[in-house]
Amino acid sequence: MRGRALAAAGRVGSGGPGRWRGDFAMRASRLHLPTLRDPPKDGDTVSHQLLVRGGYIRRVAAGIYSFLPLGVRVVERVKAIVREEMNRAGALEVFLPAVVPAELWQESGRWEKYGPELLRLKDRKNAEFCLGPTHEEVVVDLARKDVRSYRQLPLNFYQIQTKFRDEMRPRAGLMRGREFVMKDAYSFDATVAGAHASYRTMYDAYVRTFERMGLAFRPVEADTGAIGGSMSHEFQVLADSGEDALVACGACTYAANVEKCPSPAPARASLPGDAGPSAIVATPGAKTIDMVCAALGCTPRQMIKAVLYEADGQPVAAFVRGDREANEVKVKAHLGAGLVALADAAWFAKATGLPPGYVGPVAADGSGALGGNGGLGHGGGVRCVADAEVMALTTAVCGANEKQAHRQGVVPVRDCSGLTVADIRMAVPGDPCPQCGAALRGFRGIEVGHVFYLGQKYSQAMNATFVAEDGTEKPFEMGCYGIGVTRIVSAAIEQNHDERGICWPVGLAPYPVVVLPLAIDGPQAATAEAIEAALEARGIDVVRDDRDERPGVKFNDADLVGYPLHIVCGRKAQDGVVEVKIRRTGERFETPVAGLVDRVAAALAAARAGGPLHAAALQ
RNA sequence: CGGGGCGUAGCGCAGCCUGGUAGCGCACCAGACUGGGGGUCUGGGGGUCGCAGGUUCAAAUCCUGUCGCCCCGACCA
Repeated sequence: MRGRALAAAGRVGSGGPGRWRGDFAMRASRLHLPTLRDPPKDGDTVSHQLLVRGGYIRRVAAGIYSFLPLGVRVVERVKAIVREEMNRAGALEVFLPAVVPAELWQESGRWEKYGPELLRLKDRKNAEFCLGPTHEEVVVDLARKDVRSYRQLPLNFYQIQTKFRDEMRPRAGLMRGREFVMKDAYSFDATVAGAHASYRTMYDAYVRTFERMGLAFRPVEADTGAIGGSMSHEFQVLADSGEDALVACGACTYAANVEKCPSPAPARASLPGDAGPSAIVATPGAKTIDMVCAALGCTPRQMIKAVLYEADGQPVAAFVRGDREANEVKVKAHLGAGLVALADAAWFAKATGLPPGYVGPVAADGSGALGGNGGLGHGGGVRCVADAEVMALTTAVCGANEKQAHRQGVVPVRDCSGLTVADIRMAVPGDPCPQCGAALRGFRGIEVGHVFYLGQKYSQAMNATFVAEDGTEKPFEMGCYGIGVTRIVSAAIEQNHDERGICWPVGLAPYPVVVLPLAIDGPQAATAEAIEAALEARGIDVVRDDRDERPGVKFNDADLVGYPLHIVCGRKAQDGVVEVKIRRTGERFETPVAGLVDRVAAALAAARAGGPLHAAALQ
């Protein structure tokens, strides 16, 4: 097919990687482009609705989608850019199995640890397998089989694969599906310094990758999570609809996930000489911070909020100021616990004898300081941790550890002693930048990439070693690096759409140009065909909307599908003049057909690096 | 996994409360007109009413169970 079309056009194809050329799909009537006028019922995320309405994807099951021809093209655009940048960075493409034998996961210990997100299967012999949600095990196995010496290092293997994670709740279309396409890379180095260099190389490659895609993004410092390790950055596409809360400094380059961003420790309040003892007051029915404030005439800032956790099966009470949010990641890090989750209220009550909703850092008998061993609950068995801000309060209101009651006039530095103090709150916009002190600004983001320094976690567990320069056997120093290919498709739309439809960045558009003949015969159609052929000959992917539809239908479909550049062949086509519209800006102007293809080629080439299409270059 | 909601034509929905010939808009097919932002008219085709039981002379409608899906939350290398 390809060869035939190229021959017919009498030229040699020169499409870059990831491009198809020369098939017959560029006529809209042959493109299978089932656009929908009404938004689908399945989900209300903008990008998902536009992908379905624009004829890119169809839902098959929860979190599982089919890609239509146009959808495939966008995915391939993403893959092509990712491949080029990975290859440029010296990574080597491999292709690992989607179905992975259980033994490998048992070896790393994750068969037990990973939980129900890991979709497990059995074959006909009853042997166990899983659908790979990530591929550390497989790639470590690959490396340990063939890499014996430091002389073979460093190595970086990557693949573009369909992953499966049996998410508890798939949502938002491609953004958080169960089946999704991901690029994952794994670096192997002989030394920590080498691993850091590999990390840096990947980081830089990611910056280039997302720039070329025309996305507004920010690399942010991220939590290293269960995996441990010391270095991790997320690449976040900035979008109000994003799931992740970020803070970034306006003055320097610092940016972080709010979970990761350290908060400053304010000075402890000094003990006021004239403070009276705290007292318990009845606050019937006051379940929320706001209700307590209304009842007692205080502000959330003056309150101490208890957040109850279950950490490795043990009850933990975390105290933060009433206007703050507890940061589970920091709590977990502080406790050094393996599993931390918000506690079930009934479980907590049963385990501690304390009334959830009325828990405070001062023992129920009101005698003042807590006992040595944490103090709270029967037997004093509840571990307590307070945010540093709590100890900076001069007086405060907190739960009384009695039902329907709070304690007023609490002086934390005096009354709270059986607890540890740490930074456990969520960072918020306005906090000082940990690097330069300027005020942080808040953003929301969609995580499209993640780079991670792993160290020896997997190589050690799986006994993947090489012989080092000094003759000793050492585990590989590793890093892993993911890019959510299909998620990018969604994220790009979240960031690039308007009320009419998608506004693809040139680098990601399924076709950068659409030609719209407003009549299906006569000079308008002839001009459109000529422009299509000329663009095609220049290696530019183009759709010609040859359908016998009214102009309004074609305009609306073109806007919905989101071709970056529209060439309209209307009445003036017979005089050699067409109209060009830039989808994103809505700019429109008439321009002579003569030389148009050159101008289009130049404008697209300029925009392909990630920049905008400029009207001036097209006129 | 907790809370809420929805399953009726390809898509979006009404009908259900109060049981009695399964409907509307868009899309689709044929024809005519029309032709710069989802146009008009005429005539058509298309439905196991999610599934399984039950009640009833009769069930889309009432009852029980079950499956699927969406939203909020919890969770997320």
